[in-house]
Amino acid sequence: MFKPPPAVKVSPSRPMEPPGSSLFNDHAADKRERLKSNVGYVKSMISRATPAQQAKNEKEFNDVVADYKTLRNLKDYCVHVDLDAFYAQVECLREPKYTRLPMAVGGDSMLSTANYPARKFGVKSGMPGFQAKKLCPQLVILPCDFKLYHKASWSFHQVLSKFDPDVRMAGLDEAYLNLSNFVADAPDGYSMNTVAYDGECQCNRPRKDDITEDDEVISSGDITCTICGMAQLYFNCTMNFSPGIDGMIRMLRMEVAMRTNLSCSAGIASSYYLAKVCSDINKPNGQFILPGDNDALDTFILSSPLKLFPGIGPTSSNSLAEFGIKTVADLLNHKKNLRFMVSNSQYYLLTRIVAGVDCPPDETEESTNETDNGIDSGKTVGTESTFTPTSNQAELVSLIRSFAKSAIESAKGDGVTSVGILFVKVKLGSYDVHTCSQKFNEQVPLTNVELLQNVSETLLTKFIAKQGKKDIRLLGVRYGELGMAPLSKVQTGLKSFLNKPTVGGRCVKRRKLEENTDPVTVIDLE
DNA sequence: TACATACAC
DNA sequence: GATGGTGTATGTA
Repeated sequence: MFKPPPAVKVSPSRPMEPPGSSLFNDHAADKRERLKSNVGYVKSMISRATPAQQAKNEKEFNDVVADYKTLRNLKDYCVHVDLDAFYAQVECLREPKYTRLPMAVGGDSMLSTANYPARKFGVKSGMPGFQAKKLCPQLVILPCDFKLYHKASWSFHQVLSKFDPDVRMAGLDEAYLNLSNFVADAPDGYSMNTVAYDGECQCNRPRKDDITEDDEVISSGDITCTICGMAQLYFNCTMNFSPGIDGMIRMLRMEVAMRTNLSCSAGIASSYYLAKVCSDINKPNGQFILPGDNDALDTFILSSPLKLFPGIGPTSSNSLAEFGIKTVADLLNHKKNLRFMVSNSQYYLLTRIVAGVDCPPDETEESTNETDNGIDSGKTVGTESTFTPTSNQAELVSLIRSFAKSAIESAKGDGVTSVGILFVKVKLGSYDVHTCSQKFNEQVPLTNVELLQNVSETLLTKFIAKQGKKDIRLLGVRYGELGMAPLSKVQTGLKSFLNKPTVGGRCVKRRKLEENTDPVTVIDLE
């Protein structure tokens, strides 16, 4: 294992960025070493590749990309909508003072999200809270309140489903819509009566800055906000939206703003995949349209860094960077060696990125892996938890038994009645992760708590016996090959949320004022 | 089948 | 001083 040489004290003041020797950093360093060594190995392979091989690779790449490009549907309007700094924004509705102060949601060990004032300090989601506090000592960290976020998400979904009844939520704060059929039917555009806000008070949306030259302010005034007690200016106005997709999406975002008091960003493109990339570009409170035009697509894609594309995470991104590949354009310069550098599935992901198309639709549309006997082999459900590292076996056994139990409870909540396989996950103090599993000869009913606990314990003790006495910092239990209760019992009617396909209820073809409709938030803050 | 790695949110 | 939890997909042997 790589160990840095002992630090030498040269100056009385600490250097700004101590590399910090810790098990976590050691683990990260190990990982970097492994990555580099693998890259070195691949480079040596490439140096021995024959020109014929490389020519073949290049042809394959071109053919696959050309093939994928035939799947471009340039006329489609795929839309990705994403609430900005979602948890933080919702917390600001409850406690408006945080709109201007650096604040994050999460815990000391991990932040789920940070508001924009905090981001100015370099605070980011995924960062441990204690590190964020070093960057920004005045940072306020609030605990997650998922009940509240679910309420906000529900309101968000309600607005979106008026624009596309088949809207697909991807988590609480983002959604995909298809507006391909919508845009043409309003030659004069749309208009909407609303109230925009300004002033000290930050409780309400849309904001005055959201008003454009196309809009008309009917009247205005100032009051004291009943929520935060600060000065609030209001502008009764008619917002007018241009007839194309741009206006439609601005209208959608304004409707989200008035119904939830939350800002969101949107990306519009000819594929969902690209729409998702686009929604980040003008975040927060903005939108970006990638025109449905082959040249525009190619230009956009080629200039984009690979790490912006979903599926290219830190590992792939760093690995490719070692080969000198940072953007899609770089990728094209390495066509002939790509096959050596990435796995088969990554290869096809990369070719799809170049082509700018979505995954081909799933053959088994809308279906689970559920078989006739009600076993869903694909899904898993489990519980895991991190604690102060310990090697005390009695403690560990007690923990794994309690996790086995809570995983049962969580499975029950998902309508599971029996399990066919059990996984135990162990993370050592060194951050190395291991899993052990036990497949059962027949389905074990969730009522058999003792058995599932015993098996979990056995897997753990066997693992410890094999590894020797080491500190453990995380344990988890997960069940697979789930036997499901009959669907009618479980289905809580998510599908029934989808409303009628009316285009934005109150959003009508361009015509003048009705009366002022209430801009009241639909999020009930208690 | 059993385990490890990568990724999204 | 200290770096998350849940679930899916995929690679390898």
